[in-house]
Amino acid sequence: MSPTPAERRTGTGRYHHGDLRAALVDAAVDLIAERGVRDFSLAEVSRRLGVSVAAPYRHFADREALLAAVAVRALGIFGEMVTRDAAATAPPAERLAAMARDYVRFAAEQRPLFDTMFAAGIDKTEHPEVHQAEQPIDTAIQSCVRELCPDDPAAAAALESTLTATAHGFAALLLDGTYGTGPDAVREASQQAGRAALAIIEGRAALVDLYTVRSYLVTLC
Amino acid sequence: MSPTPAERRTGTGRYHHGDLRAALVDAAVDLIAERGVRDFSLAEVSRRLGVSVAAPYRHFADREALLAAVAVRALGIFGEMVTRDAAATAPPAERLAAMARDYVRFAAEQRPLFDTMFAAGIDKTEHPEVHQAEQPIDTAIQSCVRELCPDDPAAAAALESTLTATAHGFAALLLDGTYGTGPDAVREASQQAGRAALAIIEGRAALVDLYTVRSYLVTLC
DNA sequence: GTCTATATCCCGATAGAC
DNA sequence: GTCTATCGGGATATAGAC
Repeated sequence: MSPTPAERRTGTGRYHHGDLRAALVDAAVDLIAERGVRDFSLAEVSRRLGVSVAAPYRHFADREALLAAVAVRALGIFGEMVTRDAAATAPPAERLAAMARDYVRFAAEQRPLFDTMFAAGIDKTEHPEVHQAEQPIDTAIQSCVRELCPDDPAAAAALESTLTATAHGFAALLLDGTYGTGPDAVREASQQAGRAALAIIEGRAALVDLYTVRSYLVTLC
Repeated sequence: MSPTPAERRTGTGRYHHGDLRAALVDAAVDLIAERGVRDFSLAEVSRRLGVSVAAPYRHFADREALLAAVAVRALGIFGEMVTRDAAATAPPAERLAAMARDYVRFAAEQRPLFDTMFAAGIDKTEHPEVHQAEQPIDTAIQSCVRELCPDDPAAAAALESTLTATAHGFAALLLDGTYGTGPDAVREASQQAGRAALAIIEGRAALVDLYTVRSYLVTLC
């Protein structure tokens, strides 16, 4: 984009980056992909870019801030995948099942990114950008759920959180090794997550208790 | 238990523990409870016990091995809670809902232990004790599920993994801050998890696809 | 404003003395 | 079985070159 090169050497042998911030995020993604979030370090990222260990602190307050930037990028990729399935021309229940399968598959196929989103210990209170980046995914699920519960916002909310929790649970336990390792485990967990979504939709009447239903009916009067 | 004191000083000013291994696990639990798994360190545990940083390596291969021992203890406590509800005299669906609520509540109220079990990055391949310690919980859930699917092992297995994944998902997202913080968020997530269990049980017919059902019927012939 | 150089502190892990 | 000593690495903070 910019006319300045991404990296150039000055006469004194020092390096200058046209956009060190973006380069740091790129390098962080690569490093996390190679070694996992747990072994991610600012020092190693700096080393790979040929800058000093202090340089990143001009662009990110601390290690967690750079991780948050990676999480935002990861959520963008994740959201694109989910949104694609949410826009398909199929019954809402089928679309939700497809999203559940994708959720689990993404966790397995893009584990470093998934870990950065959920297992890196990022405090979303201190990094609202991350929470903000989750919005498109929430919206995609909501639009499907609302087709199933057109007249009951409380039921729609309960259904949404349950579907999300179930997909997330299958993904987390898969990465934890509960279903074993290898492609078979991924396929199995992904299929189960899809069927679980259908089962929850089928039994969704049990998601809202009588008190909630009654208080909703009261608000209608 | 042992007649030797837990700690004694020799004439040379050195310390000896009657059971340093157990003392390390105790101190690790305390430290994790105070600062979280992320800030757990062998050095700090050693300091608190008044031993050198090298001493723990006589009892644990590395930091992760001590964490695994803590995870085993945590799973024992967790399992006791779940087993209590599984043995109650109530319909199986109600017992499973109660276990789901407990699962989420335990995650919130004993977060340090829960994190040690699931968010400490322990490789269960290298630490089979941890996997072994999960057995009682699996068994408790299975005994309830089997009452609901007495004649269909495949359906029982699908129901079990779905219920576990959903409870785990609610717990993980609660700790991630998705439902906010504070006692209200915990109560809300826990109730939702209970209702989700009931909804899954209600819609469980969708958990097993036609192919699976047919192949099961074939084995009966 | 961006980066270098440097210094401090903490951690994990190992080698060898006792 | 525990100690002392030590090595390598990483996080954080500051002073100063450009």
